[in-house]
Amino acid sequence: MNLYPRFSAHVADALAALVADGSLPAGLDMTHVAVEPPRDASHGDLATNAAMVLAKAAGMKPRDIAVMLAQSLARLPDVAEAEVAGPGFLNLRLKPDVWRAELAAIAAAGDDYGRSTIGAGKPVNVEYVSANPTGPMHMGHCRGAVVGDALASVLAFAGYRVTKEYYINDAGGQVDTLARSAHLRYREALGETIAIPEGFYPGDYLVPVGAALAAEFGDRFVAAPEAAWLALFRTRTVALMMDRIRADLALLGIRQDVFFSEASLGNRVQEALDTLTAKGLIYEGVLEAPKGDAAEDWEPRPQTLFRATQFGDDSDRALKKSDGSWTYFAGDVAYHFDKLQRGYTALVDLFGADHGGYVKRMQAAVRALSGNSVPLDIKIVQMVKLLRAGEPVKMSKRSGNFVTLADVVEEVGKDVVRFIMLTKRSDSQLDFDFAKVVEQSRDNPVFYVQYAHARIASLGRKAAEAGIALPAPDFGLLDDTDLALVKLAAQWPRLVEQAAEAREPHRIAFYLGDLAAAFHAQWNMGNDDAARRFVRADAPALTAARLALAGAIGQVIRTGLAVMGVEAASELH
RNA sequence: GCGCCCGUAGCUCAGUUGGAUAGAGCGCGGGACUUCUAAUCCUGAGGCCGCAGGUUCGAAUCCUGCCGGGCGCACCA
Repeated sequence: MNLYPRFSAHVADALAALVADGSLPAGLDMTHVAVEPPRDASHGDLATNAAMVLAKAAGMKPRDIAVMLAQSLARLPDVAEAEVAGPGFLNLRLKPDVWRAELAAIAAAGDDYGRSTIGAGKPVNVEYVSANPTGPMHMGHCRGAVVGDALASVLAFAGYRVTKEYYINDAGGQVDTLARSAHLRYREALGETIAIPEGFYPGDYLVPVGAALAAEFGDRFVAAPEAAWLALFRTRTVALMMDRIRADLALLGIRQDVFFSEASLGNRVQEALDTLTAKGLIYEGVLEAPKGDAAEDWEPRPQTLFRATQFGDDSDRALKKSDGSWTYFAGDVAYHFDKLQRGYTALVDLFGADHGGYVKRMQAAVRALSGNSVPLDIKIVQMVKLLRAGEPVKMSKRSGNFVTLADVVEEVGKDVVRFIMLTKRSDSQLDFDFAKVVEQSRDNPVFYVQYAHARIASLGRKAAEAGIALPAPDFGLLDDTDLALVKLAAQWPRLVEQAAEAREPHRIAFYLGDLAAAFHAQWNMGNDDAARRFVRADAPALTAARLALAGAIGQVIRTGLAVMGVEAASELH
């Protein structure tokens, strides 16, 4: 068991013993008792708020409880000191051997250090990207793709059974437009000179699609009426675009498990609606006029509506358009109904910033369909501002002139893109400066972490070059300064669980930055004091121990990067 | 008008789900290269955590109301 859960259990046992011998009243609510590393290292290695949390219900002074708890915990063999501080904190200082043992545990666990079982194998669905299949991936999609993928990865590392999913919006009018645009390119491929009218997709990426269609069908549909080819071209073009998108995602190292087609829903939309109808949540009605600016052409129309307001939404939501066809929302309701039927215990969707207004209705739908038993967590992923040496990169979607994901990955590399996308909370805007992200300096977090790992990787080579014969490492040779690194590394398992529970993969990037900083600091101590160097020709045994220590730190960095989908570099150029 | 997100050092941002004296990078001042790569490190200054109330042992964190910024507001996807 990892360090922190182990001591949580010790604290719980000690409290239970105090209850058993009558020192504390029975029936106390222990749910808010926390055992954490204190912010300030001078307060020791672990702190618990138990005394303060329980004082009121127990009718006792916090410090009195803390003192009893301290006496109990001080008897544990791993505890060097238990001290009551402040308003009633109990600070524990652990014996150095605890950290030596943790270092051994890191080395023994290897890549699996930090892997958690809190997920208990529960099935979780993470839906991300879901870009419309009307063009290649551009930078607008990139952040959601990386954040979603890293989140899925953290959840898997924390013990959930994760399905990575992509919802293909292949059913609306825009896909017809795509098919018509592809038909133009198809004619072009067969030798016609074409003009692309307003409202069609103008991008060059449809040229190879047209060529593929020409190769498959010859001139059969050149002069044919639209009805003869539209459905066929739609299917073929979407399939080709999805190939392209999958290839783009592969450039980022992303491979999703399920690609769910909106068009494939068919009569399942009606089934979802029937389910809601059975719950009395569907009615024919007329919505109130929206209050915003977009109300000019509004007129009251009776529609099929879902009682989203019963589940926290601001308005009931239309499931059918005024012409009787399904709304996009209706399809999405059916899609989420399908996810629920597949038995997930939690759903996560990643939305772009412009879909913020869609969150409540989707959550309302899932609440209604699941009887409030399956949470739908929606993460809003904010925009990325592309910069080049501080200047905004101009792009216009209308002219088809946007920065594609493939271009960016080609320019700066997959690892840089992935790491940078995780250097901020996903719900706030992010600057991506082409110049800065490849800079080799302290203020480039990718470089900084990679550099720490490369330094660690260099130590083994250095020791070999110096001809030092390394005995088996004896961690007893490591002092408190050395062990400070272990304390930080020991927080990795906790961090994994927190990042998974909060669904915030960016925390890993920050943690790795901290860990790298601690290592760089340690490294530089060797400049002032040669005795602190990792490799010391005059002390092979100590060198062996320090190399094992550095190796463990490198191990945690490598594991953390792997969860982020980033490869650790052993050398930098 | 309504809803959602955000407001923390000059700038860009963290903040362990309510804990102790609010942290880091950049920038600014001072310092460390005869080196295990100084691509780094050490150190100093810099804060009414937007404002005002509330909840409690304890609030940057939760609640309410303002102020300021962003996004979204039938029948597009």
